[in-house]
Order: sequence, then structure tokens, then C-alpha cells
Amino acid sequence: MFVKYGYQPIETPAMENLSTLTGKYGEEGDRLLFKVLNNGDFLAKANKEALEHLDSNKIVPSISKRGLRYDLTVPFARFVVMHQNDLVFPFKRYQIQPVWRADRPQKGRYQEFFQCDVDVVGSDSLMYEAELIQIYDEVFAALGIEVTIKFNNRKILAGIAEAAGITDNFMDMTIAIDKLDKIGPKGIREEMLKRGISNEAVDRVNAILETKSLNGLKAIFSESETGRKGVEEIEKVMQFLNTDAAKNDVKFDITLARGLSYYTGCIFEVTAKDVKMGSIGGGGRYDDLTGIFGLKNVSGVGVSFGAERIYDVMQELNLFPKKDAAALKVLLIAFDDETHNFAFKTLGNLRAAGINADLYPEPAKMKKQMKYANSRNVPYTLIIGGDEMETGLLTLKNMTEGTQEKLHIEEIVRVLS
RNA sequence: GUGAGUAUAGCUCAGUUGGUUAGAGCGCUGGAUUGUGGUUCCAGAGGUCGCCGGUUCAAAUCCGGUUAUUCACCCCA
Repeated sequence: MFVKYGYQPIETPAMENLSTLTGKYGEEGDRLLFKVLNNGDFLAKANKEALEHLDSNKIVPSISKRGLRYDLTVPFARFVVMHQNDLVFPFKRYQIQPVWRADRPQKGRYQEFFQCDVDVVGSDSLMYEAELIQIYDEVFAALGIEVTIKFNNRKILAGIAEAAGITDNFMDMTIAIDKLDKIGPKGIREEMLKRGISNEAVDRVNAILETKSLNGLKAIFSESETGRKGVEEIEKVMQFLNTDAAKNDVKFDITLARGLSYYTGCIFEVTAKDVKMGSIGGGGRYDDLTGIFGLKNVSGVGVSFGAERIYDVMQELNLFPKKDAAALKVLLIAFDDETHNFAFKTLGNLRAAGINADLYPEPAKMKKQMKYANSRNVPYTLIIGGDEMETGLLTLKNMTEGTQEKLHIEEIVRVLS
């Protein structure tokens, strides 16, 4: 599907320099980075002072310079900068690889998990925001998962902070309002107060969050150019999208925040309906990520699918098909060495005719072989004894009906194919 | 990073105030049925009670440590 939308596959190394990874995901993200111990006599080069005081945080830079990637976006940005002369922009790629987070594992949360990322860099066209939402919509529809695709814009959040006069507390504010659906308006009030935001500012923020219409937001952002820009971007994306045509709920949600600190514009998040699980996909636009690695003025936008969580959701909703098309069609059963040998040749004929067939490995008791056929859920068994071998009329048994008839091999092929 | 729970047969789990030989269901093996499965009945096999140490006449049971795992918070896919 990614290919259909014009994306090419790439892969990047599991390990990156820590300098590449740190500072891109927020404070919490840095803490969750897996760090790799340096090779060689790393203790000799360790920070002696930190070593003496058993200061783990302080000693890390002197004994570890590499880490496992935390997501696919940041390594991708590095990749783009590295290959900037060979790539044609806008460059569209998808990437399916594991990432690592030193989190404490629990339900829907793994220390190693696969992300499927779809990104486009080298264009700030809002067409791509719309396209990525369409990809989300189409993928989850194909998987049979009903989802809510929420989107927002960091600029709107920045506008709120400006309008409330708390630009310094931008992160604190977003972290708080991100929890609205979880802890309610009262909860986020406490959260913001706890994080050192003044009472009046909290009132202003809450008032803005109440605003339902985009035009209402525009009015509030009369003093905030960033805020207005955010609203305009949302409007443009919605113009591209025909939300009526979407198979899932696609909606603007002003409380969507997202923790990764590199996002600058539109942000996305996907949650499954009817399943208690965190987000199963997320993404956004990042204007400056390649700039950090030395390539300025290249904007990118991308979304990510969390493979394990999607699997868990499908498991919980029973969405995996019970029978797979590659299942065994017939099991051959023989009684002694002679018929077993004959059955093996018959097996070859059936397989040559394109029928998924198997033979019990030895001429065991029939009961045992039938039981095996049962547990493998085979629709047919083919019984080959002395009579069958002599007459060429083999006993084909329908395991669901319990009926059986004697047929020539040609007829059997016809029935089974 | 903070907090809580769990660990007993292949699997899911009982196991009382510490007290004879640690149980059940499912699964497995054999039989009732010489070449006919799903249902039934009978029999059997299978356990260093996570690991190390302590208390005790006696520990699956109590205590300490350790490892694994699950869950919640934080945060996130």
C-alpha cells in the first residue's frame, strides 16, 4: 500500500550515535534511550569523578557514545542529510524496523517493537498531511480495525500558550492538556498548577479549549500569528481531505499534544475503538529535524504504525482469519510399509497437481492417524490399505461429513482442487 | 525512574492455622474398538513446588535475598 502511494523502502542501522538521538524526544525520551557500552577499556576513559561518586547520569557520556534507536524518524532524518546529494526531493520512504525503549514493559508496551514509518521530506505542502491521513484510513480499514484518527497542529498549541502568556511553560501546558480525556478539565487544571502555571493562565487555557469552531480560535489568536497559522493549516488539510469519504473517524482535536519535541506543525494520533490500548499510530510534521544534522530548510512529515499494538488489538478483537488459505487439504493414511510406500508416491502425484497434501510419517494405528488429521483440521483424509493399492480405488473420507467413497486418483484430484 | 502482584505437572490453576505419599481440569500415552477421528468409559505416565539462604522437630506454605514475568504510575507505538 505504501508503494501504491509512491513511497520507497529503506532501512537504517539499529545503532546510532547518542548525539544523534538525545534531545529529540523530550526529557522522558532521553531517559528511555538504550545506551550501548563503549568497546575497549571503557573504564580507563571513564569520568573519574563521576565514577568515584557513583554518579550514573554523569558517567554515561564518558563510557557510552552509541545507543539503540528510539524511533525511525530521527535516524531517517540523519539518513536524508547524509544522502542529500543522491536523493530527489520530495523524497518519500517507508521503513519497517524494530526500535527500542528502556521502558518498564507492560500491556501494549514493549522494550523492543516494530514501527512502520511513512515519511516524506523536502516539501512543506499540506497535501502530504492529507495523504498520510488517507493512508492511515485505508490501512486500518483493510485490517478491519475501526479507529479514530485525530489531528491537531503544534502551532495551535503554541498559539494557546501565547494567548495565555505562558510561552515558557509550553511543554508543561501541552503535557497537561494531552491528558484531558483521561483526567478531565479539573485534572488538567491541577496538573498545570502543579507544573507552575498561574491560576489566571490556567483559566485562559481552559477557556480556549472550550472553543469549538476554527473561526472562534482565529478570533482568540488575533494577537498570535503562530496560532492563526496553525488554524489555517488545519483548514487547508481539511480542504484536501474529503472527510465524508473516510472509512474511519477523522477529526480535529485541539487537546491532542504528543510528547516528541521535534514536531512543529500538524500532529496525528490513531486509537482503536473498543479496545483499551494507547495509541497504535502517531506522527507529525517536523520542520527542523534535518537542520540539526546540517541540512536547513527541509521540512518533513510522517506517520508511524505500532506493529505489536496493532497485532494486540487484532488479537483482542478476533480479527485474524481462522483458516488460512495455505492450510492442508488432505492427509494420507497408510497401514504397513508397503502401502506407506505407495502412499508416498500418491502424495507426490497430489502435490504435483497443486494440492496441499501430507502423509503421516509412519504406518501407525488408524486411530492415531485420524486423531492427527483431526487436530490438524484437515477437511479430507485419503486412506490407502492393501485393497486400495491393488484396485487403485482409494478411500477418500470427508472429515466434516464423516462420509467416504472409493475413487480413482484422477477423480480425487478433481474433488480436492 | 516509582509502586504492586505472581512463580506448583506440557497448559490453566487449587493447595486451609506450617504437619503423612503435593492435587484437579485440559492435554499426552495405552486400552474398551485387528482398517475409521470428533462423544463416552477405564487405566497410566508426568513435579529439583523459579533459584539461593534462613527460622523450625517439620516449609509449596513463614522470613530475607535473587531471577523471571504481569500490572499500574510516568510516558508512549
